[in-house]
This record gives sequence, C-alpha cells and structure tokens, in this order.
Amino acid sequence: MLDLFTEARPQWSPEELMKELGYTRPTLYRYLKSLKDSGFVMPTRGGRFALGPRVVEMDYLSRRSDPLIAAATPHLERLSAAHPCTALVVRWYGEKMLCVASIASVVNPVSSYPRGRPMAMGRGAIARSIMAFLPKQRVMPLVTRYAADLRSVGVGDTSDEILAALKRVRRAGVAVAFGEVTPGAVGIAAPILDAGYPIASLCITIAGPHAKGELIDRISAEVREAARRISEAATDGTTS
Amino acid sequence: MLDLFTEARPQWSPEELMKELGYTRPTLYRYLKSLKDSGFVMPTRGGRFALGPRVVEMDYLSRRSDPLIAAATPHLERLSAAHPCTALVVRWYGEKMLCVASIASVVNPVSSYPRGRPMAMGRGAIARSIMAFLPKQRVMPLVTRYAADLRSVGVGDTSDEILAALKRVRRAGVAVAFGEVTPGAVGIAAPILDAGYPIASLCITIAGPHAKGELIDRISAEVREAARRISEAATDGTTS
DNA sequence: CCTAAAATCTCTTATAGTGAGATTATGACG
DNA sequence: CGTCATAATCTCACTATAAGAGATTTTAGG
Repeated sequence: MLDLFTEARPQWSPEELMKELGYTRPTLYRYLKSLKDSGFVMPTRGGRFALGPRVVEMDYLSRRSDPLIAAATPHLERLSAAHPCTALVVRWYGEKMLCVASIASVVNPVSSYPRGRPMAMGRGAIARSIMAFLPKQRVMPLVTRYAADLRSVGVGDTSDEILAALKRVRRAGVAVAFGEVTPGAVGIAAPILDAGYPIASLCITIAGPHAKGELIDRISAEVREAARRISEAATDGTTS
Repeated sequence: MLDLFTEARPQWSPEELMKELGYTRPTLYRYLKSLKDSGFVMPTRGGRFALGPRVVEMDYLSRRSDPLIAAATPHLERLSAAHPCTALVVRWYGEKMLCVASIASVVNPVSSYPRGRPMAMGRGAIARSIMAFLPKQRVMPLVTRYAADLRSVGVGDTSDEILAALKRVRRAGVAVAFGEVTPGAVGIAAPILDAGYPIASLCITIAGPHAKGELIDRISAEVREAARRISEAATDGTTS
C-alpha cells in the first residue's frame, strides 16, 4: 500500500485505495488503521491519506546514524565552498541510487539534488563512477539493462566499448559527464569504496560555463581525493 | 521490528533481533528478507542491518508533496535572513511533534532542529502555541499528562493556572519561552491553523543575548503574521 | 435533529504463518 | 582448492490469523 504514495500521487482516499488494491471496505480500513496507528500514514484534508510522521522520523534516524554522511559532510562543505556548484553523495543500494546528502553553494543550482532523490543508473558521472568499480559479474547485468541509455549518451555502442569506457574511468578514478542528466551541467564523480566495493559516489555538479578544461582536471583531483578520504573514514568509523 | 532502530541503536544483527523479538531463526530471516526486499532495511558492515533506502525515498516523497512545507519555506527564508536565528516549522500529529522544515542563519545555532527531530510536548514555545489553540477536550489530557513539565518551567502549578496561561497565549497569538528547551535560547512560536485547528507551529529560536524586550515584540509580530499567511496558503493550496 | 456517508463489528470461511529439524550457501582460513 | 563454522534457507505438520458479506455504529454536514 505504501508504494502507492508517489510524487505524482501523494494522497489517496480510502475509496481510491480500495479500487486500486482490490480490497473490500473492512479489509482496507483495517490496513489503513494499522498504518495510521504505526504512523506510516496520516489523514489529510478532504478525507484522504498521505505518508505520515513515522517516515519523517525514520529518515532522521537513518541520516543521523549513517557513518557515510558523517564522514562526507565536511568534504561537501569544503568542495561547495571552493566552487560554485552542488556537492553531493549518492548511495548505491545494489538496484537503485539515491542522493543521501547535498550542499549547494549557488542559489539556483543548475541541478537540484535533495536527499532522497532517485538517480538514473544509465547516465551521468555518478552512475559511471559506481559501475566502473563493480565486479564483472555485477556490472554485466547493468550494462545489458542500460545499454540503450549508455549508447544514447555516447559511452559506447557495444558491451565491449562500454566496458572499455568503464575501464578508463576506473583507471582515472573519476567520471566526467557533460549534460547527460541536466543540459548545461557538468558532473564529476568518484566512487566511495568499502573494501574495494563501491557503496556510494561523491559528485560535484557545476554549470557548464564555469567548468572548462584545466578546471575540470583540478576539480577531478579534488573529488577523487575527497572520495578516497571518505572511503577511509566511513569504513574505519564503522569498524571501531 | 522497525521500531528497534533508534538513535541509540541504529544497527542490529540477526542474532540480536532474534533475541529482542523472540522469533526463531527461520521466522526472523523471513521478516528480514521481506524488509530488505521492500527496502526498509539494508545490510551494513559486520553482518548487521540498518534502516534502508525506502525510508530515505519515502521521506523525500513526503517532503516534496507537503503543502505546508511549500507554503512555509519562503517565510523561513525571510525570517532567518532577517535575524541571526533558526526558523522552523513543527508539525503536530495528535500525539507527537516533529520538525518538518528548518533554516538556520547562524553557523553554529544555539539550537539545532533538523527535519525529523522529535520535540517535547511539555515545554517550549512551540508546544504551548499548539496547546493554546486545541479544543478544551483535546488539551485537557495533554495538560494532565505534562503537568510536571509545565510546572517545572513555570507555566503554572494547577490546571487552572496552566489553562489561564494558555488563554493568554491564545489571546497574544504567540508563545515566548526563555531557555525552556535549550539554556540560553529564546523561542517564539505561533500556531499554523487549519479551520481554526492547530496542525503545526512556526518558530524562531534565537540566542538570548540577541533577543531583548522590544526585539522580542517585533519578532513575535513577524512570526504571528507569517504563521497566519502560512495557514492561509497551506489550506488554500490543498483545496484547489 | 436528520440523513448520508464513513468507519467498524460479527462471524463463517479461507488463508497464511511459526518453528523444529534438516539442508544449503557462504566466507574465512590454511 | 578443500575444509569447517556460521549464515541463511527449506520443508511441512501444526497453529494462528485474516478476508469479506452483511449488519451496525459513528461521524459530519445541512
């Protein structure tokens, strides 16, 4: 039932939920009461329901306890102060990627990445920086699944070409993408690793006019170094 | 099971969960798999589990679709720009209060209120601004339940005294609290109403040295007016 | 106060879950 | 690569809980 609450449709009436889920009235009300009592949904105006306070609370708990966020925040602050950009960390959950922390140093950033925003796997520097470090058997299914996207943004036309491109990213330790997600924006991302396995990516996204040749090299080096330090800190912190 | 993930204990191993919940291994693993598949929990280092991406995603959905946040954000920006403070909106969920939006204009605010942080009901300007506008039959149980807190912060020693103090808040349209939640901090809060019923509170919390007599009056007027406008905008928006 | 709609209750019938014990999968170590 | 200990899953008999039709109660609006 909770999956029905989306960006496109954040509120549902009991009648609508009954129809959509195929339950009778007593059953639907029993589920609704259960979700209400636990705080996952709450009534809103007009007799409808929306996601409730428990969701807000749980995200707070998640955010407060994530060692990755603790380790990354100083770097996000530093990078966003040094460049007119948005600095963000995106976690890789094995099947999806979500932004978990972001700081913007420009008022109306060319790209907006609040926490919780999903990211597309087939395009952009973030996705590529993660794919480049996945083991062969984990990356092959993703390459196959997102082949069309990868082709359309010019990564490569065949699996071999795509894997060669990923190998170059792996060697460089950083991925750079021009306008793949947001027209006019440059994305520069490096993976955050846990024992060599990518769990997240640190990215700077900056408006095209600000980012040229030598500056991209400089930012790339800063992002790669910051990602390396976050990798160390986030995994050390958990171990101790 | 999800209630076990707290600020004090954000990670649990399957063995610990088995003991705490009293389930056998197959049952515990079946629940764990179900929560993993739906994204509510995720594995972390050392074979333990923490709250997962679904939580982060759902909070994003909640935040994006909340008309109260859309209506309040410009006011939070304006108020925090005008004073060296933290401006925040706290939602009242009938049994608990959570901060849902906050903007700080000082680097190390005397009080920190990120989204999702729970608030105490028995003390502070926010709680009082909400209680003052609740119908008699809703506020009486709260007055009884939090009598000790209300006494300890000087609101009143008896129910009658407490109700009289709440009546004054209601007449003023704003509650002011000195150091009740955070020593040295002044809180100034006004309720956000939906058809006369309080659903949230707009608050400014500011360091004591910055907040004296005439300035408190001025800020009070600004907060009251902003809360009134948010009340209008948030309920109009939902209706249309 | 009345009425329509929202919400809950009762109880028969249907469906799903728990856990003991067995088995398989995985990871660490030599 | 093989071994071993632990993590994780499977099977199935027994137990527990849920769904929904129809009735009833509660709530909200006029």
